[in-house]
Amino acid sequence: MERVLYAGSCAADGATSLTDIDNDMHRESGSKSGSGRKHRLGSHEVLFYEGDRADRIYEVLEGVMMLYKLLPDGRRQVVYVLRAGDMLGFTNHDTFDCTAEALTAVELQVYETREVATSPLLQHYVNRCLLSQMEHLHDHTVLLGRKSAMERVATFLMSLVPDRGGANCSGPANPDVPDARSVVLSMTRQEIADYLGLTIETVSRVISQLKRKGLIKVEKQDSIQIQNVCGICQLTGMH
Amino acid sequence: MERVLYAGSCAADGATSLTDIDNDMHRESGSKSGSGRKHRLGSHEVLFYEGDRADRIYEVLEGVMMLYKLLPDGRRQVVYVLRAGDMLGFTNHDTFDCTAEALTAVELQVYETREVATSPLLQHYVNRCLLSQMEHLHDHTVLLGRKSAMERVATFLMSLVPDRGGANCSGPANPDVPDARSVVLSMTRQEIADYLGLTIETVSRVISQLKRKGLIKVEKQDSIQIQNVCGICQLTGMH
DNA sequence: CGCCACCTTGAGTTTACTCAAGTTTTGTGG
DNA sequence: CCACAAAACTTGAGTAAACTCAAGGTGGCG
Repeated sequence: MERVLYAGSCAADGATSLTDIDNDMHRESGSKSGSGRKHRLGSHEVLFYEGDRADRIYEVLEGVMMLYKLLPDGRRQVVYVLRAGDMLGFTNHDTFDCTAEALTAVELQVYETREVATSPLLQHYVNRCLLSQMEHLHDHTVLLGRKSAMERVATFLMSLVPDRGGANCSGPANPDVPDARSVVLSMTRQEIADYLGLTIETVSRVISQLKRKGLIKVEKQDSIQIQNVCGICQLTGMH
Repeated sequence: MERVLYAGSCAADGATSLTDIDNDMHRESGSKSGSGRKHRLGSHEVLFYEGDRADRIYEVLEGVMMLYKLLPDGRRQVVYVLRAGDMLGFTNHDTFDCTAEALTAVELQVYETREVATSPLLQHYVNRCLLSQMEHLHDHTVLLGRKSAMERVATFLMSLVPDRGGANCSGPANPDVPDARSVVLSMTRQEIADYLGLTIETVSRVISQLKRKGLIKVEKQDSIQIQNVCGICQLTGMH
C-alpha cells in the first residue's frame, strides 16, 4: 500500500532515461532521433507560460524545474517539481496548462511533437513519464487534501531521499548506526510553501520545530542534513 | 489562461468516445477490438483496491466512479471522479495506486492490458485520457492547495455544469433571463468533503450559506438547482 | 562592508476543525 | 401509503491549526 512520494524522475522509476533510448535508436536503426537540440535555462528563467502554444516537449537532463499555476489574485500553486529524466510540455490541447520555470540552472533536451508522434520508443517513454507523474499527483493530492503542515514538510523531505520511505524502504542500513543524510532542497521557502499548499511562515516554523527536536540540521538555507531519516519518515502520516 | 475544471470525461474534451473508435475499428478492419467484455457494479461496490495486481483497464460507459487513497489512520482523499468516457486502471507499476469505487450503478468496458499494447487506436485514446486527467489533477491541486472552502464548493458545482466556467464559457445565454441549472451530485456530503479536502460539516455549512444567499436550491440531497450559474462561477476564485 | 533577498519569530486573527446534538431524508416492511 | 429505522445531513459552540501582519535576523555577493 505504501509508495514512494514524489519519487524523483520517471527514469528513477525503472525506465532507462530517454537519452539512453536515443542511443539505442542510433545503434539499432541509424535514424537520427530528434534534432538533438538542447536548451539551457538560468535559475528562475521561464521556459513557457500557461496559455502559450504547445508545439514541443522537453526532457530535463540536468537541474530542477517546476510547473505552477496562478489564480487571478496572485495565489500560486506549484503543481509539479521536475528532475533529471522527467518530461514536460505535453498537453491535451494546443496550449500549456501550467507555467514552467527553472528552479536551478537547467539543461533540457527538446523534442518536436511530430517527432514524438513518429517514434514508438519516444512515445513509450513519454507514456511512462505520464503514468509516473499521474501517480505522484495522486500522492500530492493526498498531501494537500489531508495532511498537516508537519506531515507535508516531512513528506517533502523524504521525497529528497532516494530509496527511502516507500514500500521498498530498507530502513536504516544498520539500526544502531546514526541514520543521517544530506539533501539539497533546490527551492526557496516560498517555493516550498507554494508546493505544499502552506505559507512561507508555516514552512519556516515547521523546519525550526524539526531543528529543535534534533531531527534535522540546516547546513545552508538550501541544504538540510536529516539526522534521522526514519524519524522524519514517521512524521509523514504514512506510518 | 482559464480552463474548465474537472471537465467531465476525456470524451467531453473533444475526442470521440472509445466505443466510437471500436466501431470504427470494426468497420475499417473487421478486427474484434477487445473481448467486448462489460462489467457492472452496484453503487459503492469496489472495482479494485490500491495494491491489487493491475492487468486490465476500464472505460466508464455509464455512471460515476471515484479513485481514492487512504492514510493508515483512516483519513481518505478522493483523488479523481470518473464519468462516462473516462478510463481508469492504468498504472506505472503492476499494481493499482488507488482504490476504485462506484458512486452510482456503473457500467464498464473491460480491456486487457495486452489489448491496449496491440491496438494503436486504443493506445491513442488512452493517451488522450491520461493527458485530460493530468490537466484536471493540476486544477484540483490548485483547488486543494490554495482555495477557500467556499471557492472549493463553488468550483465543484461549476464542474457539474458542462460548457460553463471555462475559457470557452459563453456566459448566460441571455443576461436578462434567469441563469438557472440543475445538477446531480452523485456523491454524499462525506464523499464531496473527501474530494475537496474538507470536513463534511464544512461542506454542509457552505451549501447552507449558498442556499441562504439564494444562489442555489437543494432539490434533493443529491440534486442542486443552481439559480445563478454566473454567480457561483464568480465564487470559484478563478474570476 | 554593506546591501538585498531570504528567512525566522512573535502576536493576534481567522478559517476550518472537532464534538455533540438535533433534524431531514431515504429506504424498507407492514 | 404509512410507520419506522437507518443513514445522511445540518447546526451550534468551542477549539486548534495555520494564516496575516509586522519586526528583526542571517547570509551571500558585489
